[in-house]
Amino acid sequence: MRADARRNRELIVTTALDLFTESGAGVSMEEIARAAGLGVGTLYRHFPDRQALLEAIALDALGRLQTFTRAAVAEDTPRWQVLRRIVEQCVELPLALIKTLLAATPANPELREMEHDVNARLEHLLGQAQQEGTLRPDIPPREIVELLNVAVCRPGARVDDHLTTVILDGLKR
Amino acid sequence: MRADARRNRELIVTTALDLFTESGAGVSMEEIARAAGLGVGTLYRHFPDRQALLEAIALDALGRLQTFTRAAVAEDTPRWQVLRRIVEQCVELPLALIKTLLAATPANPELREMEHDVNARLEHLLGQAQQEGTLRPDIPPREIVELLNVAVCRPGARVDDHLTTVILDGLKR
Amino acid sequence: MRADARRNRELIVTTALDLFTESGAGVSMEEIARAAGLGVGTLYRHFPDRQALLEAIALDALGRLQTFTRAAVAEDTPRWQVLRRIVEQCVELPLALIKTLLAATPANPELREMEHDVNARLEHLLGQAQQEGTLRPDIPPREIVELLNVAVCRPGARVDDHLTTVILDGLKR
Amino acid sequence: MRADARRNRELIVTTALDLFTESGAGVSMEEIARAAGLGVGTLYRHFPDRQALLEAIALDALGRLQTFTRAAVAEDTPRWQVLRRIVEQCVELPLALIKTLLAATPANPELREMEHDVNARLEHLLGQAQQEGTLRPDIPPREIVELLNVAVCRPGARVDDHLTTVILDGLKR
DNA sequence: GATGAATGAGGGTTCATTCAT
DNA sequence: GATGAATGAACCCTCATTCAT
Repeated sequence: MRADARRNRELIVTTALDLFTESGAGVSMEEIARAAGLGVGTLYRHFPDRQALLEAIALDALGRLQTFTRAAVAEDTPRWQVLRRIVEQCVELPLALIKTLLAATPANPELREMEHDVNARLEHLLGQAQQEGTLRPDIPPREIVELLNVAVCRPGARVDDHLTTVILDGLKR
Repeated sequence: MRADARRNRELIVTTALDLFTESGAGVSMEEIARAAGLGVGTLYRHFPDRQALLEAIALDALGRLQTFTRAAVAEDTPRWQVLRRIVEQCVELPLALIKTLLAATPANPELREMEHDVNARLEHLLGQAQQEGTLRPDIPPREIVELLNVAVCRPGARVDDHLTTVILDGLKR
Repeated sequence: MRADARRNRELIVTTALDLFTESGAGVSMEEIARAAGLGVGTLYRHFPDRQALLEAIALDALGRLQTFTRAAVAEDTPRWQVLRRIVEQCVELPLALIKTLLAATPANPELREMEHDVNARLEHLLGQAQQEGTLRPDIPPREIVELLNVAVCRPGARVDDHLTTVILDGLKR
Repeated sequence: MRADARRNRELIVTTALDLFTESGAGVSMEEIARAAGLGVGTLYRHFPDRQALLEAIALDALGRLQTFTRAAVAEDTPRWQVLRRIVEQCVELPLALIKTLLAATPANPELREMEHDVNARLEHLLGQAQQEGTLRPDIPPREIVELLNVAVCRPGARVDDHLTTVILDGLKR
């Protein structure tokens, strides 16, 4: 039963993430439940209200970003290469949705903490890349993060598509 | 009376555009009417439904983009300079909202037509810039448009902020 | 149109008062609307939420109590007679429901004010009756009010039914 | 195991009675179960539905009233004294809740039977008190019961508070 | 037997849209 | 033409009840 419940919880998060990715974050609780093959009541047993569901989804998706960011920056390879790797992996994530969800959950401290952690690590990485001499040094890391965000927050983005190429070219030294 | 009606129509579009810019495209018809100092009935006299209002707003905003794009590309100045001028002017527009509205009105042929016109002119301009030798030639104009879109569709974007600078630097030859 | 709206507002209050009197204060907004021959939306146009409706009903009913209490105490007749008159008129009112509604609207200052006004006038009246020598003097007016409340807050209470008689007899001097 | 079940049953009734007394009869089945340290399922094993639980609680509380009423009327002391004793004991009971529960279970014959039994015994007692000459004889016992009900069904009632005093004074001979 | 997860009808509320004035 | 009242579908959420474990 515990197993079933956990499976359902994950089913809900996954289903909701998919629906949100497809149709925007406006999808109704009813629709999510139906798509998951569950009753609304079950949704509400797992998540006390819509906000909680949004937070859970954000947590899940942002968690994956955090995980591979941590792994990547911990590697012992040139910083520029790490940067590319992260960009590569980012495009696998529904980053635009994540941003929307983060904007919709301003009061969740855990999310704020994760956001900050990811940003801090990225900025640290970018600082190292600037010292390494591979990254344009005249822009503060914080803004480069925003810039990369823009590069990566598009449907169908890829590391080697033109847009990302231009941005990376504009950053490379 | 005809004049009154036209004035009301414009008042509605302007008011709605402002409200949408401030508070997102979720503002209710009632709120729009109230903010315009009118009754909902009047709003519906001018626009048969919400969709029609969205289209009118999109038309209005996209129209301004189209107007100054046409003017800019018609000028007899170096293409790169024209490009910068357009970017400068774009950031004055609620471009993010325009994109949202365009995505929400996929069935309106007039909007499609304007979108296409603006894009075509921009692409033509970019092609000329590439021939002129001031614009990186290895990316198809169509994608450069998308790239500029990204540069410009941020709250508080400016031609000379870091992000736009990097992108323009990445494009300049 | 203003007339229609006012009529509907009153229709809603009346209908709700009736339904509440019949079936308790748990009747749903939908039921009230249906019983009034209106859509739910109309209810909500007149009363922003259920609480507001409850307050309006309480205001209406308590208002009638206040009106005749004021009139009665202003009369130039023996205080005991005034007291009986008030009791007589009270039993016409859905007092039990009023009490419930007052308990359910603790935050409404207007209701608190009316409640206080009515109680103050009654207590003043009772004080005069005690000085007049017709009312048992060893109980504070405040508690006699409560006592009369009890006498009168029953379905089908009458001034001359046994219960009220006993209470009045117990109070008479 | 049978003992466990009986203990659980009683635990539920007691807990529910407490919760209802504190927070009104609107407490949810889930809350009751949780407060009893049980799962809802267990609650439903003992009581097929909410109604059945209400009836069980009413039975329990009314049972205690019946028990001490029977004991009191069987005593060989002056009837007026018995009457006072009963009133004294009544105020220990959640009488207001009992009335609510009785009103909510109109179809339960056992409850009707107990109600009738208690009333009959009280009325008999009151008849004897009238013959004894200590109780006002001009009101039918049935109505005096109702009157005492009113005296006693208040939060914080006591035999010697003003309200009860007035009522008893009004009844004493 | 006990548990608590799942269910879905029902309640409060909002809002695009219609229509009487 | 303008107004704003009326409408009802749709949304979020709760809770009595059922049922798999």
